[in-house]
Amino acid sequence: MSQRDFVSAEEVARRAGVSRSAVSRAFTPGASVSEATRQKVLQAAEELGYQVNHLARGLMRNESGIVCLIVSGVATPYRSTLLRELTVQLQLAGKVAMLINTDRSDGSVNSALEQAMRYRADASVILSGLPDKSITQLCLRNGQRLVLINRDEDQSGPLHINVDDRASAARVVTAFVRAGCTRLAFANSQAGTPSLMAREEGFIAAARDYGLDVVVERYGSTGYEAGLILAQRLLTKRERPDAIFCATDLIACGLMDAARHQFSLLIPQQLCVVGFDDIEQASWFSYRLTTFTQPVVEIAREAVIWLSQSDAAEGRSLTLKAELVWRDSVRGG
Amino acid sequence: MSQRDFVSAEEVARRAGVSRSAVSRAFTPGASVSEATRQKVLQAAEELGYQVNHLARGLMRNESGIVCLIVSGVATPYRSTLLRELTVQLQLAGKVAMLINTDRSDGSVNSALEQAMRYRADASVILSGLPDKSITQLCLRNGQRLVLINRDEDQSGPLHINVDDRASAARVVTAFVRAGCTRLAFANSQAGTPSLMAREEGFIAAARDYGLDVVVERYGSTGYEAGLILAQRLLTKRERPDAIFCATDLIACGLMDAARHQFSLLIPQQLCVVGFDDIEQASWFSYRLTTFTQPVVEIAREAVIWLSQSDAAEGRSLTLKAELVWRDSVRGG
DNA sequence: GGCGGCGTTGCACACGTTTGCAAATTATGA
DNA sequence: TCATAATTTGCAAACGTGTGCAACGCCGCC
Repeated sequence: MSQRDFVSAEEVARRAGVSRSAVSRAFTPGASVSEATRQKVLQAAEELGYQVNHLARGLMRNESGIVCLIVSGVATPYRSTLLRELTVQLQLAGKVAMLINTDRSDGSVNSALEQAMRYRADASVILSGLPDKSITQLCLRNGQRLVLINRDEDQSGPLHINVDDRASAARVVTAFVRAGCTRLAFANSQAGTPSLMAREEGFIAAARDYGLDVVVERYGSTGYEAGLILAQRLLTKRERPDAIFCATDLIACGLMDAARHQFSLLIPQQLCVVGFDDIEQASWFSYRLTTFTQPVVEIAREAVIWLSQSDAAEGRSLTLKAELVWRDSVRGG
Repeated sequence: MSQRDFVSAEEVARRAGVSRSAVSRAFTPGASVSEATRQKVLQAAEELGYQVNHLARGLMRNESGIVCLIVSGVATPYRSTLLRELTVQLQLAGKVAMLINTDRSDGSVNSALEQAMRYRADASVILSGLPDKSITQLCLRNGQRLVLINRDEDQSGPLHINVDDRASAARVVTAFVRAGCTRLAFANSQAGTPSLMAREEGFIAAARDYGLDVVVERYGSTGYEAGLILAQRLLTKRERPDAIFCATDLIACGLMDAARHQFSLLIPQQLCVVGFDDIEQASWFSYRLTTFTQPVVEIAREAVIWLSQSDAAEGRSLTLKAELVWRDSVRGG
């Protein structure tokens, strides 16, 4: 029978011949305890297999060391790399990550935040969806830090981390123009995420500066299958585009595959393609996609730094630069 | 200043005009409380934004509701889908997932388990590495349930979930033989994981039954780049293989890309390839890889069922079947 | 020797829950 | 209407830890 019988500080104290407070202090960095007793305690703890109960510690200190990561599309290349980077940085900072998956329903980001509050998470990082303003306020009022990555900006209080989508989109236009393309298109998903829309709008605006129109097509999610469908729609138009900016690398992969295998087009000779995110597959030989690399490590670093500083940090907005990485899906370069 | 001032059951009780116990019972399913007071409490809680403190609850109940997922290669397609499925199932079972990344050092699975114990996790699921026997014993002694997925079998006590690698490998041999292939090869990584080795050994053994030899090459990790190198090594041999079983879909993708773009080989006409895992990319038009789909939802389901049953379950071993999915990288089929 | 200062130590309370137990309230039955 | 059973309620004791406060021992210094 697994009676869940953990050894407590009490028992360690008995074995080491000291008081329970001494045990607590031995495990608290910077506490007032002599080196001699500290060693006695540590040895007794080792022998008994004692581990500080972080539930009780969190209860007392009013700080659990837990950070909630609220994310959908966990199995997606970009999201999973961001997830990896965040967990690494968190562990380096002595925090521990609680993962909440919001794939199922869409209102679930609210219940996810409530779950985070129940475990008295010190902070939450939101990689998907958008919480109600009321919930956000509740979190902030309770002293929960909030980080929103690539989300809407209308909330004040949390830290917003974004990427300069508009500027990036403008660079794509000049690249396409320099390659001699004239019939521009944008392949977007229907998700309508702020960053996706910013890429679309920035692309259209920059094209207008060159006197060029943009054909926009939107379909489905941000995945590979959406790319297949979008290719179908864009490449059967009377005026077939010769340059397509895809809102996402996954869309770009699907679109390239359809362009080659169903429309027998050569890339980049007959069609230039640019994506966004620089997922691992973008560098594979079958794609060699020109795209923008998301600054995932900087994002993670900034997030962790902000949420682990002790004084109350005011909510601010941070925009990082996405680096353009040239490969073979655009002529010239 | 964010004073972390959460509202407690005390305040809810005052507002609802009941005792603290009543509040507690109102949030405990099956507790003895009248519907009238329950409603009063729930309304007061709603108005104040009260959330049960799971740290304190876990402390009392001696069961935190936390399950630790100890995993490396989080950003990898197969691992991230397994991760997604596990979090979904856990949330459905009312548990919450704590994610511990062991990408960095290799002894870190031990410290990961210690971290899990500090938070009094009800159970840990290990997707990577292998803990010391002493640590495992410590966990079990403390009543922590342990699930090992695709890991070694030498530990008794935990639940082991595996896939029938040997049987699957045998099916690959018959598929290759049926396609008329005679020069078989196995492309493995140097990781030496039990499941990878089982595939290799099963493949060799089954080939021997047909009187065929197998050329084995091992290199690096289980990723795409390893596939590139392995192709280099295998396809430059005097007797070039005409059928390669790759330990992993990622390896297969790399190998296919190298075979096509560097060696100008046609797949499956000149080279048959089979992978393992059925990652999303395996179904992309550029690969259309014949492979085995890991039963991720069953794995996750079995894991969660086992670790959430209340009576002490004896450690057992479970082997699930990997389904063969035919695509276009093998002739015939 | 007395005294102030400093580094350690233990006592006891607090944190926010759950839950056994007994008291109190309500329902049931003759 | 009263006795008794059934349900609901509050009190208080836990759970395992951190930490303020006072006590203690030790050292050096006037």
